[in-house]
Amino acid sequence: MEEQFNIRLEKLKKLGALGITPYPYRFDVSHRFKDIIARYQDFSADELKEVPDEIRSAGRIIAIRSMGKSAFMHLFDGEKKLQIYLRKEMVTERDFALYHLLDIGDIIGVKGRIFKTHTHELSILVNELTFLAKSFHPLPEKWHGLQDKELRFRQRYLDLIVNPEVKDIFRKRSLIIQNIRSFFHQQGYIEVETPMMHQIPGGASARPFTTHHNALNIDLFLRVAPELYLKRLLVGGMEKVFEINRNFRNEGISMMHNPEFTMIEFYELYKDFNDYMNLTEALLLNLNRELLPDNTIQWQERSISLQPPFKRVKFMAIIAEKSGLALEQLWDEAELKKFIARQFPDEPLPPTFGKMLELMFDFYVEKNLIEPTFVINYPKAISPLSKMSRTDERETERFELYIAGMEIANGFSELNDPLEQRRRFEAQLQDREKGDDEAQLIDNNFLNALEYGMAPAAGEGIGIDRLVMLYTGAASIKEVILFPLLRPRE
RNA sequence: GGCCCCUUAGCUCAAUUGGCAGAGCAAUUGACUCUUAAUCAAUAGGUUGAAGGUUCGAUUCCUUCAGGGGUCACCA
Repeated sequence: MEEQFNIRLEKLKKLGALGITPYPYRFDVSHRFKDIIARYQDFSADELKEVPDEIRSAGRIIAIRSMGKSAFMHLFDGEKKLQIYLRKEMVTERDFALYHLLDIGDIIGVKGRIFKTHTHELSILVNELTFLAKSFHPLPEKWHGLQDKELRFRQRYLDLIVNPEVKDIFRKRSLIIQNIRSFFHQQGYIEVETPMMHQIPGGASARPFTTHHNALNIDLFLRVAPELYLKRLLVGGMEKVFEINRNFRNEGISMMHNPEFTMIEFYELYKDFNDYMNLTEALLLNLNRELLPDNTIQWQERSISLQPPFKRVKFMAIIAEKSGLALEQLWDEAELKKFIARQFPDEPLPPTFGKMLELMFDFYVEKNLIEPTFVINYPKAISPLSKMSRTDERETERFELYIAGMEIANGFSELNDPLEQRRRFEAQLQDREKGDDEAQLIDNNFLNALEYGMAPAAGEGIGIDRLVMLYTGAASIKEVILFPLLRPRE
């Protein structure tokens, strides 16, 4: 509100009359609040009286309880909160005048001794007060916090000030990424960065964002996946590579989808999809050791064990089982078409065989895959970059890992036959002509790379945001992305 | 994109059948030197998301729009 802004602005101006700089340059902090708590929490009130240590610390005022010639305040330093106690007789007149100009939300530095109150709360008895920054806006209310989801995401800084548990989610996100990164470094992988702007969007079935480069006067696409560039590196003989970075897909927003999201993709020469299912289990086990001592996550009122090994089911077999449609009929496009027309009379018939299979999988299978499950042997029709199965030429050596009804990982034995890859791209082009606007485009530059010979290899992508959702119990992807995309206001 | 719900003070929320728009916190003024959702006294704060309609009268009923949430569909 403008009135409160002006009142606080007036207070800021009054600081000048006291000879106080409203925006000083630095403040020496001897202890963060968590250090103070760790070091002094176990002392008794009497023992603390013998401790002469002078503490310098700083934080944002989140509560003021004033009693005339003395006051208690709670400060929050972004991690922990701590009480401070100010007495008129303990500070200079100037500092006491400064105290009268403070508001909730202001940031101050304090110097003083540690003591415990009669109610045994660890506190700082202030003998010097330093003004560090003014808040011109009142903070959200103190014990309900900030509930409005929209405001929380639009003004994430307020969310972080008022709802401390939010910071735990992002601390955990950081730990997860650090853990995964060091896992791959330990395995001898090289971390690389490939282009975010592509001339031909590829590596995943998705619609891209478009942009334009002025000097070259060319349209470019934000990448939907780094896959085709990482495989160029395999051709070049980089034996083990991974990339952690953003992908951009021009699609709807939901509890599980943000238009930009973070993926890790990793590739290794001379391996196949079996090796990578094992590697995925090892990766999660490693993560569990650090973040999930009992290997169990809490997911919406139920607990899910992330203890490998994980169940493996075949894509077509599980659809057949859950839908009741016989396996042979599922493979038969005409039969499948009839079945879908009967089961989903209100929906437009998917334009391609692949899209029909995806519909079947999404409707009958996906949401029921709560326990970690590898779905394996995806059909060729929806896997244009995976190598054909050794046992059934209609299938590929591709797996996806599902946990809590979400697709978490997608990996396969990489298709390295350039002639077959060209045929797959051409089949995608036909799907596109049938109306599948997510079908992939022919990337001749990539095919040219394959024509130089790429050794057998495995590759995989893991959605980091969703993994963080699992490990933090967040129900929405917006909770694990600091600034999720929202429609602009005004 | 379809359907359902929500939008009231800076924040969290009330408001009976359609009858004077309220509380707590935050703010302002005053009292108070161990409080912690501090307490006590007083004050101020609103075009009830926007536009239109029905009505003597609309926060309340209707229509449209905007934003948000949920859900279904597509993608990871």
